[in-house]
Amino acid sequence: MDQLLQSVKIGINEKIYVKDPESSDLGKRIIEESILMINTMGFESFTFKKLGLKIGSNESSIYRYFENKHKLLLYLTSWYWGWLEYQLVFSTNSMANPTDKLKKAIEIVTKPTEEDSAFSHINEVFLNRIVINEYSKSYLTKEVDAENKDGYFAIYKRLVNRLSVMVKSVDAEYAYPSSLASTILEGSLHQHFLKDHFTSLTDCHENGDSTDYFTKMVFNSLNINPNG
Amino acid sequence: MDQLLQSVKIGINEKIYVKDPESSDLGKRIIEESILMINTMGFESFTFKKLGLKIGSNESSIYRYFENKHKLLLYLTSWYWGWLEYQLVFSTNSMANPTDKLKKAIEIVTKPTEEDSAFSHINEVFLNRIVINEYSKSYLTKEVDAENKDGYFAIYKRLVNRLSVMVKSVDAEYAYPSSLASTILEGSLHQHFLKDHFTSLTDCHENGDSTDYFTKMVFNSLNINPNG
DNA sequence: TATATATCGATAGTAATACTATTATATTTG
DNA sequence: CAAATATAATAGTATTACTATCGATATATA
Repeated sequence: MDQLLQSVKIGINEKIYVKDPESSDLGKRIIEESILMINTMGFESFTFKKLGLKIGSNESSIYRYFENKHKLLLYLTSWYWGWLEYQLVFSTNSMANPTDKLKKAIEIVTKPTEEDSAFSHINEVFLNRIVINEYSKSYLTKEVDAENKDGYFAIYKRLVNRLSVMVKSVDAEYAYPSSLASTILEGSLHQHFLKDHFTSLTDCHENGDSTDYFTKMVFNSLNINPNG
Repeated sequence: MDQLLQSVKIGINEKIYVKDPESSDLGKRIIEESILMINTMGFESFTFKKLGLKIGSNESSIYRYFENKHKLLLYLTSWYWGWLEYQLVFSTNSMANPTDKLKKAIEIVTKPTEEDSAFSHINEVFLNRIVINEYSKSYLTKEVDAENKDGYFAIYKRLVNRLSVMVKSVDAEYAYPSSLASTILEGSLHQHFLKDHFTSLTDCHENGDSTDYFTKMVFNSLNINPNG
């Protein structure tokens, strides 16, 4: 994941922002610092006023990029899922065996996040923390249906769908490929959260445990075709 | 679940409320109406001012029962988990066979909620909707560790633990009993949410699908001892 | 019955939030 | 250099999430 990604841009639904933050220096600083701030103070305490103060800019200037902080959260999490999707596709693209492919995919989406130097203004490790702690809040709203219609969750849905397709290609008879795919993604975030705050509710304490847990769950659920 | 529960009270951590809402008529109206309001308008739009207006009482009077709306949410969701726990224990208590017991437990926690006439001021169906849409917000906060220390999530943790124990008694060798238990509870809420808002991300569309999905997931993961 | 006490309602007030609007000043670009 | 664009500065608004105080009323107790 290094040189090759240098020129890749994660494509995000243009309705999410007023002005593309990738198009200016201020925009990039908004993204860079908002990740740090939301990670440290949490989404509730985070405000555009505080962000403006931090980046030496003005509250009203930030509103020219994002309508509100909810949209900014949608942008950040969409970016994260797009980035993860890229890694998933990149890593599994060349694999012929469906079982190996699914195994690799589960590994990609459940393992702890590592920094990616290709996007210098984005700290992927912190962004992953934000997704764990705040992603649910982006869709657990009264506006979810309208925003879904507008395609605000398109990348996430595409990612779940890719996993679902991989499940099906291992076992076309399995009755719950989409549920299993969504359980892996959402469940993985949840297990990481439990590891940090409710230790007694999880057995995933070491790096790799989560991957092992979900890999076994999936393959025990499927009738694996030995011919791949 | 009828006559017998008539005198049962769901015990909730006293630190969650200022004054026990079960101890007065106003308290019960606060609980009753807040469930209806949060269900219809969502937790973000819900305020004590609006609730006061609705129940013909005063904002400041509601503050005499709950410090803030976050605490009220903790109360409501704790009540829900306590209620579910009661049903779980009640229904599985007499069962000797661990497999049957676990199967029953999964059914209880994953099936759609039905009204319980034993608690006349609480609409369990709406409360279940609230848990699906808002529960995550009660722990995805910066205060989670402090509140966890104060026992605010005790009932939920006990419920996960009960499930975990049941998993272990079916297969003592299984490496992830707690993760599996927490996945069932959290995953079940998530699948119900997807059914309503992201249809393409789940295969659970009919009543009972969710139960079947999780039951199969669990028993495929366990080495079932035929001697029970 | 008198009195203490708890309960609730009414009103007022505060700091912060989540914006919107306007104008002024840089900076870029043609 | 002029025009267009981007950003900063300032001000202002409605709402939220409270806190504080006071008076009325109901209830318990002596």
